[in-house]
Parts: sequence; C-alpha cells; structure tokens
Amino acid sequence: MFALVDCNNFYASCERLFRPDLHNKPILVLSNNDGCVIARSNEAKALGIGMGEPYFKVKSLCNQYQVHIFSSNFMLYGDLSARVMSVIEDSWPHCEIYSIDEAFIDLSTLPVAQHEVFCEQLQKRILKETGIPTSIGIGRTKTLAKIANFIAKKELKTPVFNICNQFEWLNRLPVNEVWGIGRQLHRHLLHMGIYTVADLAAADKQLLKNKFSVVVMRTAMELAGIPCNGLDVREARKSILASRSFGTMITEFSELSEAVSMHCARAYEKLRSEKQLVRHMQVFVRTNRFRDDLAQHNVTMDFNLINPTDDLRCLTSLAKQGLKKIFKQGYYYKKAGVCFNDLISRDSVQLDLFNQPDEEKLAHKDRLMNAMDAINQRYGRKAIALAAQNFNPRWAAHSDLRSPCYTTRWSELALINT
DNA sequence: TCTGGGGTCCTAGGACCC
DNA sequence: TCTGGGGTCCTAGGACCC
Repeated sequence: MFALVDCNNFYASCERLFRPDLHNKPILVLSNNDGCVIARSNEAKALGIGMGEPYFKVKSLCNQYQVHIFSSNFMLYGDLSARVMSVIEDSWPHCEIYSIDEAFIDLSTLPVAQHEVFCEQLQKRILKETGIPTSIGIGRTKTLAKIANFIAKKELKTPVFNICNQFEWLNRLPVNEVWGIGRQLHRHLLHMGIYTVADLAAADKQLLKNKFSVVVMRTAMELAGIPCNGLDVREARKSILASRSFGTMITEFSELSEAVSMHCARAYEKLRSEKQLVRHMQVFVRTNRFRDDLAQHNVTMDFNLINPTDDLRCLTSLAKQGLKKIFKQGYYYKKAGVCFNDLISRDSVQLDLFNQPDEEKLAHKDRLMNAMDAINQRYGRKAIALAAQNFNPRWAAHSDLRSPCYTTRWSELALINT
C-alpha cells in the first residue's frame, strides 16, 4: 500500500505563505526570464490560465483580473520543500522524496484500518508546521496512489482519498491522467480504443509491451493492482545540466563565453556538493526557435575527459574551447548551457594507465577548490569566482517580480509592523 | 517585444566479440 | 550459387516526469 503526498499548487502556495494578504487571490509563478506560467493558484486556474502558457499571452487577462505575478524563487521553494519533507520523514519511516513537491510513503506495515486516519493527521501536521496545503492519495500501487491523489485534488477536493474498493472511478477518468501516459502515448492508446484508466488497466499486457515498452506494460499492471514499483532509494545523480535563456539575444562570442562560464560554475557547485567527478561534458548554444524570420543555429559539442575531474578551471576552459568551435558569427543566440555527464563518485575513480595524473597538481587543485567552496559558503555565492564570469551581464534574464528569500537570507527576512 | 529548466528510463541499431 | 548463432556495449533519439 502506498500513499502519495502532493503539495497543492506548490510554488503559488509558497508565495502566499509570506503574503497572507493574497489569500483567495489569483497568483501566478513564472519561469526563468518571466517567460511561461509554471504555477497557478486555484483562483488563477479558474480564470482559464493554462499551465506552461507564455506569460505575454495572458498578461492583459492578468491585468484585468488583478492576478498577482511572481518571478520564480527557487531558493524559497527549495527551502520550504525541505521543511515539508522533513515533517513527512519524521512522521513515517518509509518515504521516498519523488519531486520538489511530492513524496511517496509505503504504508504496508500499518494496519489497513488506520491508513486514512494516519494520512489525515499527516496532512494536518504538514499544514500546521509548514503552512503548505497538501492532498494525499492512497492505493495498492504507486500508480494507483497517483490516481487517488488526482481524485482527491481535482475531483473531490478533499485532503485524503483512498481508491481501494472505489474502482468505479477508473471508468470515469481519461487515460491521459495516468502517471506515465503522456501526449504521444495518449494518441496511440486512443487509436487502440483505450480511452479510460479502466480500459488501460484491462488491456492485454503483452500487447502493450510489444507495441510500446515494458514501462507501459508495468503502468497497466499497476493500475490493475499488481505492484511493479517499490519505494526508490535515492541514488547519485547521473547528470547535471545548467542552462538559461538570455534576457536579450546575443551575437558576440565574448558574451556567450561569459554565459557558458557562469553555467560551468553553477553545475560545478552541484557537482561538488554531491562529491562527484565529470567524465563527459557537453556545451551547447541555441538560437530563438520561435523566430522563423531569423536563421537558426543549434549545436552541441562533446568532450570525454581522460581523467575525471571537478576542477572548475579545467571544466570552464574546456567549455570555452568547445564554444569557440561551435560559435558562428552572425546568429542571434537565445540560450547556452553545459551538461556534465557520466559522473563518478570522487571516492571510486578509475585511473587511466597511460595518463596518470600528477599527484602534486591534484593535491594542489583540491586545496584550491576546497578554499573556493569554503569562501563562497561563508560569504555568499558570488564572493569568489573565475574571471571568465561576469556578475553583471547585459544579457541577464528578467526576474523583476521575485519575492524575497524569506527563509534563507538574513537581509530578506519578513518584517512585521506592530 | 515577449515563448523555462532539469531530470530519468527504454529501445533500436550499429559495432564489436567468439 | 551457397554464407550461423549467440552475445555485449554504446549511442542517439524519443518518451516520460515535475
């Protein structure tokens, strides 16, 4: 038995937490560059504003209905997420943090009669201790718990819903609400006459495997109540991506180079915090895909590193060399990024027989990187950096509507007037 | 004018091995 | 003219997720 705890309109709820005046008011949270809608309060959903819609398309509607707009503030959301997750982990020993706003819990060791009461209490405790509203779905499998959560949130608007013995719901929900069924699969399933969740649960499993994949087969089995997935144990990350769209389009190599250097530094930060080394790296640039009137140039450059590394100087220098090879004069660039792949734990490095690293240099590198990290940890992210970066670039993304980092920066604490 | 970012998993096909 | 069987590993691309 599984339960899925899912925060309601998570980013919008985070923004509202420190703005009680926005209770019952429509709220939107925007993506980087204030580009697209990535979260909506219920009031904003009621206005017909879609998920992922470009902000400029709904801007006038927002003005008309006085929708409160926020640039995204992931520092805040990440911190509040950690609070929610710690309450869940403190309440039950068998948990899997699935995303920034969701966690599965395995209820198998709890008597069936107590499932709903336990989840109701958990929901109340999270609300009380963090201020974040959640919905909880209960089911025989993770996929059913997901569906139950959907019913709780969207259909019944109750804090907790247990789908066991209430399978008639599966006939009423369209198959694309199922976890793992996206746009393409939905299209194919419709052609096969599979319209509802119940249709998929009853479909021929071998046929699904042959026609699609083992993943779709497992999904259908889970809907039929046969568990194929347990709680996942958190494993080391397999890739780290850092990329951003620019606030304005870029034509100069020097500016692209600054951007790529910045992305290296951001990816490096994650790499170091996870104690991993890079064996493969990509650097890429993109033009604006929405501008049919402009020539397009989207390229990626790959590198294999003979000796795995976490040396920011080395990674940045490589990325810049790659950029030099793929950069072409005369294009309007909209986005750039780097991706670290084929990561390996710092503790288990396989050395190359023919390219032994210089031990002394390696030790020197470690001291330098450790010192850099320590300085940035103590004095803030931008305290020390490679000169290749530019902290005040002309091309920085727009985020004019960002709320304060209420819970992570002393200088931005909420003020209370008495 | 304005259109996000960061991940995972699976499969088919090619290259290679004996 | 006729040309096997059984594997592994890697990669690109596509699908999905939040």
